[in-house]
Amino acid sequence: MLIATWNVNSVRTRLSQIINWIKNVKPDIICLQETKVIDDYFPSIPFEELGYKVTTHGQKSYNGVAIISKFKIENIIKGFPIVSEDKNNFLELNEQKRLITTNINGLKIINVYVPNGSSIDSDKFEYKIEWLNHLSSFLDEQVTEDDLVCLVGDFNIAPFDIDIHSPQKYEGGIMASKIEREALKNVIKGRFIDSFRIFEKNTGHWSWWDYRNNAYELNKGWRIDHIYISMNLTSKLKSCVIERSQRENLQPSDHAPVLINLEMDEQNEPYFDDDDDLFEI
DNA sequence: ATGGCAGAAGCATTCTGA
Repeated sequence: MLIATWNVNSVRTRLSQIINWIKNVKPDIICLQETKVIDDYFPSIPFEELGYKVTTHGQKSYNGVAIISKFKIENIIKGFPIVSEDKNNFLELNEQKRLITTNINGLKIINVYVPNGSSIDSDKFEYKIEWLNHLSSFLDEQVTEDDLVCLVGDFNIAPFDIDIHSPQKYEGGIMASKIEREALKNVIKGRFIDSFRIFEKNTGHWSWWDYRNNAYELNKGWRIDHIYISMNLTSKLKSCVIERSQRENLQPSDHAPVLINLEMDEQNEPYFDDDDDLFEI
């Protein structure tokens, strides 16, 4: 079972690249970030024509996440569920569309687009940390020990110095600060493992290259897109690769897709049903 | 210290991203 995450930086601008990649790789589940489009305008038809189901949680111009799946998408939760004693916080954290949680083929698939945070002395940085802390609480509530979980997306954090091309240059800065890494660690909290690091221990592997300063050509990248899996899935994990060839497309996204292969014991046939359970906020 | 590049909105230029 192939599961992918890709920050596409506008699903409409990148549509033909995404469709071509899906035709070649044939992932079972694709989690997209930065779709930059409201749900009514999401281009679902090209995906449906390839036999996929689509669920979206988008907004105008910014952010936006979507899950594309060969299998039935169940128990869809868009954003953070309401916590009554924390209503203001809830409203603020759900204004930006950055989270979809679903059950697909026996797996809990959680697709996140973590805020960038701008710079560590900004209000946006506080929002980023608050968002991550809320994600951690959300996982405490939603995930049990027996759940088979994939937490995927653009985390806008390089977990370790080996995930940055010039760690000394960016030390303590945005996407590399101790505060962000601790907040991420609190999300992971020993319950998940970074798929990529099971297979690759060395530096030099990036998922994002800045559009500016010829960063891709100079291979000055960061590894900020991650697929975390619950411990109970590790024996099923066969591979994790960054599909960096997609960064060489004409007018590419600044991110490359990340892809894992999970060998599931009893894989269901792709199955569609319009009667999905939907808990929409 | 600033801007580089790209996308959306919308029509000149600003906002945001990372």
